[in-house]
Amino acid sequence: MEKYLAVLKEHHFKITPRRKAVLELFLREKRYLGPYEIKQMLGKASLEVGLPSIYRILEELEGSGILVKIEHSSRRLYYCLCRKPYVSHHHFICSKCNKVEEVEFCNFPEISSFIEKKLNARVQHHSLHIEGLCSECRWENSP
Amino acid sequence: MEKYLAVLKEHHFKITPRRKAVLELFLREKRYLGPYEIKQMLGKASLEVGLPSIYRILEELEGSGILVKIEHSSRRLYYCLCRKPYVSHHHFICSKCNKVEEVEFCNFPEISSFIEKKLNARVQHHSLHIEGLCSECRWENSP
DNA sequence: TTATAAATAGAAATCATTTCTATTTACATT
DNA sequence: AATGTAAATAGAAATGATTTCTATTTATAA
Repeated sequence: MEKYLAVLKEHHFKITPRRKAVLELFLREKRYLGPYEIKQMLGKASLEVGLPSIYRILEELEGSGILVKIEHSSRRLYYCLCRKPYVSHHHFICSKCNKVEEVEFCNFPEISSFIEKKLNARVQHHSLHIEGLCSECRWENSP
Repeated sequence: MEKYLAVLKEHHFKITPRRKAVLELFLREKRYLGPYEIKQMLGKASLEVGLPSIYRILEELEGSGILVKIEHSSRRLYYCLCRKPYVSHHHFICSKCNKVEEVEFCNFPEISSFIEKKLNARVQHHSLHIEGLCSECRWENSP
């Protein structure tokens, strides 16, 4: 927690109860969360936070490298905690329980140099979405 | 064109002027297109098509493997023609001119087996978004 | 303690996308 | 070529996630 608060300070954000509460939520939950879901969870803990605030806080936390935005097929916004910032890696998403796990492996340079040679292009960004069933869910029967 | 019409027939879709017009548009343009943009382009060619129809046609063409949905950071819907269906590959998107090019290379099995071993998970889907400047745009000065 | 820039709530707006329904059309079968 | 029918379509309206706006409150540096 302290680590993430320090990151926020570095980015000149004030440490407010809402930001802390959102951070705590992500530290507790291993799965990705959406704005409205977050509002409800905070509400249960008696902290009313307006949706616009939540959207803004999520953006700020993402901009600080603390959260990662999930490109979900439903096209709604989701975020998850990034436990290894500054290290090139990807995230594996369980399509059943929404758990997100770090994948400390990235073979992107290979495909990147292929593109630069073959298409004579300049690669700037990439994002990989990997989905499946996590170690727990893969053995469960369908709902 | 005939090739794509045959695919539509296989999927039991009727060959209508709207579907043909949308297909023609994508055959002519090498870049990704959005629903409203498509409506305007068809309108200029004196074919008025309702937006709901365009959304539906795009979905149908995607479902038939003719178009590919682009996961754009703006979170709006975009589609581009997939010139190599049935072959595992990716698409490179030029962030300046929106051109989409096929990348006949996929090293996903490597990262996939890494995940299956390390996380003991079952990988189901993946999608890779690769963005940069194409061979033409990389030499141009910023707008 | 105070000043002030940042953070927030809540209402309202935005706008891409979807739904609904009446009408039209492609095309298989005569 | 004519016809019947399911599929396709337009247009209006609804939806709903996300964003904007503004007045108020708050964290924190001085």
